[in-house]
Amino acid sequence: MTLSERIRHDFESRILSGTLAPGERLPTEQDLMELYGCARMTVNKALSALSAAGLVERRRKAGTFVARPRVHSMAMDIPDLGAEVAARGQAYRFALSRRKLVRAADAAVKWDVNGEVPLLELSGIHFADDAPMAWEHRFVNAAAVPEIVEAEFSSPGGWLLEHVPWTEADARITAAAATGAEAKALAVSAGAPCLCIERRTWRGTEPITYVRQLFLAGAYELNAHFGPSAGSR
Amino acid sequence: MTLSERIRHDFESRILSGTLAPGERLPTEQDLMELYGCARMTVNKALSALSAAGLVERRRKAGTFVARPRVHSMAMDIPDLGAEVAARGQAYRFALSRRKLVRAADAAVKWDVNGEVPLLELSGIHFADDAPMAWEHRFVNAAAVPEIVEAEFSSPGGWLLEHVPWTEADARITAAAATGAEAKALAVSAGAPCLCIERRTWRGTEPITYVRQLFLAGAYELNAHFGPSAGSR
DNA sequence: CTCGCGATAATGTATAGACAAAAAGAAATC
DNA sequence: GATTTCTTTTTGTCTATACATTATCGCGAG
Repeated sequence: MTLSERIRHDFESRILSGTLAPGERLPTEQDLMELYGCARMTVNKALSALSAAGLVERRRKAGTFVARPRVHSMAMDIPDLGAEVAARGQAYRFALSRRKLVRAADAAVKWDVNGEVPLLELSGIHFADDAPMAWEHRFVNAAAVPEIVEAEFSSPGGWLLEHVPWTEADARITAAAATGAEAKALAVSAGAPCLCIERRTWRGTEPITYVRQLFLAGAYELNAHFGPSAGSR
Repeated sequence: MTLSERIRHDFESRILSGTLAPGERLPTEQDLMELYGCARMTVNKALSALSAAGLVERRRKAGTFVARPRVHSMAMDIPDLGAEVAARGQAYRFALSRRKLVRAADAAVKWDVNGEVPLLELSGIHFADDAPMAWEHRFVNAAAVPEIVEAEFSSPGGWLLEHVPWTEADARITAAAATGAEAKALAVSAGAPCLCIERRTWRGTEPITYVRQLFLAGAYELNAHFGPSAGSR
């Protein structure tokens, strides 16, 4: 591994692990060049790469700072439903119907976490202007994000977006008919078409959350854009 | 604009416009440093950035080459249904039901192309093991891709993937109930839940294709992965 | 003709230094 | 006290050079 790669990796892992919190300032290039005993260009290359990757933000004279978790830099927005509904001028509300700490082994979901890991199980309904638009069932790795167990939030997705940067995610998107319980919660008849999104996110290799969301057809659409992204410049 | 940015931009635009074709070799760093009258590090920075962005591939001793159109490097795969169905061990077939050259102004679809542009309108059904799985309605910019008008293909999506690299795409994903005509084509009852994908692609700023696909719930799922991609290294 | 091997041409990384640009913070002025 | 101006710190870019790395190409031996 080359030196600049090592410097980059050092800070990357500290940022991803949370040792360096969002907003925190990194040492100056001067300091790092003494610390690693190398030329400034070498340090600069490493930090510039981190900046291009969106992990840090650099400001002249001020310094280099760990970037705040980015919502929009990824190819597909991880939607913060609250913000989206508000952007359409509707009133948003999330009604929590379940909040319980469970062992991973007891969770009725296949998720690649160790059975002894504590999970916070959450479920509830998203409302736009008091009309139900989505049903959500979520598990959060309470070992990785202990704060959430006591946290107050208006919606779990929004809270996570603000507090826990994710570095990796996958999504599975299907269409499904609402089953009895789901249909009842969403106040539609059984068999109504829904958009089903299952998503898992990680910070590094550490699982953060698994969520299954069921959107009423017509109430929501997913938009994705692929191409030269602003974050890659 | 800095010099290295300018060098990068020069080649980026030539690659995206197709002036530099995939596989073609770029000048060596030596040549470029004479051409632009600068140091090699400056050229190197520009080319390394292009390499990190996945636009070129660099090989020691061999040189720098325009990367081949990448199907899988983007965050979400633009699915080639034929390949996916085949991967599941099923027999794939596309039944073309319409193939007609129309003026953009006459197309019953809102798409941001000039009204006089000739479009090839295609529609048909995707079968897996002789069971219909999706209905597709597509327009292709015949001015940008004249070859397709005469082309033989087993599926329009597969043909485009192989022949026309796209640089930008967006997608709109919703759930919908199959309407009468659609339900009939897919051999299900009206109101059956479907996954609806509308997608547009561009090469540079030139529109390539617009497609609306309707998948039967259960017959198909969309998978996306977000994270440090192989192309960004 | 084939295989292996070395010369060579290309990229990859690093150095030390220089100047530019921006912006925060301090000082001077109104 | 508010505004302007100056200083200084920190990043941004570029230069010229050096050496490392490696895959390709051509040549020679078998």
